[in-house]
Amino acid sequence: MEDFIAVKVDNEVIDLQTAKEKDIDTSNNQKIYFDNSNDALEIIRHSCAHLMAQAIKELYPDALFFVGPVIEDGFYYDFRVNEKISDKDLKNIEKKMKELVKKKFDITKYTITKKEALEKFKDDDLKLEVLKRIPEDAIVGIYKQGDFEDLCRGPHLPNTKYLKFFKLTKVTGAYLGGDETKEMLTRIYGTAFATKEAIKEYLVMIEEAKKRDHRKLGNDLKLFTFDEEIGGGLPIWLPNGARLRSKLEALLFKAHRKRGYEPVRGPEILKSDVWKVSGHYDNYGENMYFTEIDGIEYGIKPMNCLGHIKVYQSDVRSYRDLPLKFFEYGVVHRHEKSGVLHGLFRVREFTQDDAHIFCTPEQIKENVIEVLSFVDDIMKSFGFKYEMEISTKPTKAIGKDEIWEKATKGLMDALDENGINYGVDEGGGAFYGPKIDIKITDALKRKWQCGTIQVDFNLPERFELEYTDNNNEKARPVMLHRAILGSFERFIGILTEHCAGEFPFFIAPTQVVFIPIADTHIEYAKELQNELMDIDIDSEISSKNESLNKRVRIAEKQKVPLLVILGDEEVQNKTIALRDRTTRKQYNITKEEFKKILKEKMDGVIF
RNA sequence: GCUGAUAUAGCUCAGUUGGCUAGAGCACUUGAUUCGUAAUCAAGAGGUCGCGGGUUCAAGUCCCGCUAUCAGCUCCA
Repeated sequence: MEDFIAVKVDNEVIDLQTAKEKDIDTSNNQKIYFDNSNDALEIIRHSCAHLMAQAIKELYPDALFFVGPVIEDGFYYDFRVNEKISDKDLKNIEKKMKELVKKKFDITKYTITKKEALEKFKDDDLKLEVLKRIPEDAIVGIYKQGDFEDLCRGPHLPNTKYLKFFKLTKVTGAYLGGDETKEMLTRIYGTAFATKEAIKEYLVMIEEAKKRDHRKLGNDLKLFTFDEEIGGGLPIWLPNGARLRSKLEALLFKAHRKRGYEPVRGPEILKSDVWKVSGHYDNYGENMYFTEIDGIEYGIKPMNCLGHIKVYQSDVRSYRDLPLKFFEYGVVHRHEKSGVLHGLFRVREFTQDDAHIFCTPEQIKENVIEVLSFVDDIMKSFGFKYEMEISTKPTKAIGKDEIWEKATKGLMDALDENGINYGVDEGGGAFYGPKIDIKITDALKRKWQCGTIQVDFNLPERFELEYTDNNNEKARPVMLHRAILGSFERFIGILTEHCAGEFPFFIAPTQVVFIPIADTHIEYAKELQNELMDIDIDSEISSKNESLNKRVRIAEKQKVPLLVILGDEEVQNKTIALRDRTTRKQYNITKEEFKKILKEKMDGVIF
């Protein structure tokens, strides 16, 4: 295993075949060894993709191949084949791959001109498709192992014998070149590692992620459900989930009030004419649901902006009033394609923690900063790390370029002046304005887009919003659209996976379970339950005719943070026996001490 | 929406190449048990096999359509 499989020259990975071809002396350069480093894995996986293609070609001689790149934690290959390939066939392909590995093919390389390549692959329309993306005067590489050869820029391993630890993970369809209008090819995903331990660890990690899947936990913990008769993408919140959600709503409501936001509420359906004024009808109409009342078309809101605009217009506004901050837990409906629905992550009805800040152009920066600090407070409370990304003007957009530039600059300045790092997503903005997205990272290091801040000069223009400035003249306000959690559905889904269903105490659906040892202790449990209700703590009494052990087990499996066992001793002394799930400790304390602990836990969370 | 797959009790899953009254564990109900920190014992009830159509002497099992779900692709203001 001391073998080196490539070298690095000027930060570029050069495989041994290419080094030979270009006459590069490998001894003087940084070596890449056969291990689980990123550079090595990239080579291993790339060669594994070719090995898979070779196996597929032997099993399905009519197969034609498109591209087979390395991705985040593995590789895939897109190809066309006449037969249908299903999960069951993966084992067979893997078997063939192992057979090929045993033959220890040298992986060799030669180069030809693009013109020669066009001739060579003239009967292979998929390879011609690949060649289309390569410049006219290019020299292309062909890698060969046994009888199999493939157009490829590398880098590759020197020999197939290295490929011992791989697994094909799934077979799916994928559009040619990622283009929805083109044909669908077959795609097989796989992964490969340098060592047995590494691939084992990877597979364990996949299992771990499955255990945390919010769809599974949502079912186990009875948080939410879906129903075929109700329809896809329409979540049904069960008591446990609704308890959790209402706690989150209450905390966040207070947090908004403390920051000067006013609660408002707009209607669920609005006449289509108003969606035409806003531009939603033209730019977003295909994702909206419509209905009709007395021959007039209404659109079910996919966003809450218009209601808030009408709140703004309900009175005469002065510069002295600005900024005005209106917030609403706005229920919105969006027609998501059937294939994208996914638990609580992608649904057709959801509730945004939405707000619109109406301010003067000069106030943009300070308000953006204020929102960012709001976001920071919330995300810290849940232990989420996050990063920012600015999305610029999309192809489908309303408004003039200079307005877009001004708005984008406003966002960037706000971040720059506060020393906040951010990425840029060109063309990823909303049709009415650029945005900052907040992407949070969960316990499994997966990234999720939640909150967003958007600067909008367009809707105030279209709705002719005004305020009176300090010269007693009419001026146009700017609208900031913002959400912090994004939606309660999505955020709760992410949070569920982040904490593996062990919710922080302050929002746990059931925070305390009382277990009276015998029937004679139930009364004391009820007394305590009532007292906890007064300090907004949800508790349950587990008094079913089951053994103590069983009831402890049930409560633990429901991931309830605190268990309280009550017996003769506790009733007599007005104490409680506490079992803390997070610290795994048990101790006896007085009733008052218990309530003090609970209060501290609740007071410790201030958004 | 597209490609492929799946749908059996509240949940997790068995159910041979089509062949009697469709099974299990957990949950649920009833009875016994009244227990000091992760499963007490026994009995009972519960299913138009996702929905609609077809093939067949016979369909949970085969075929078609629809709905929903899963893995991806495309999309996500």
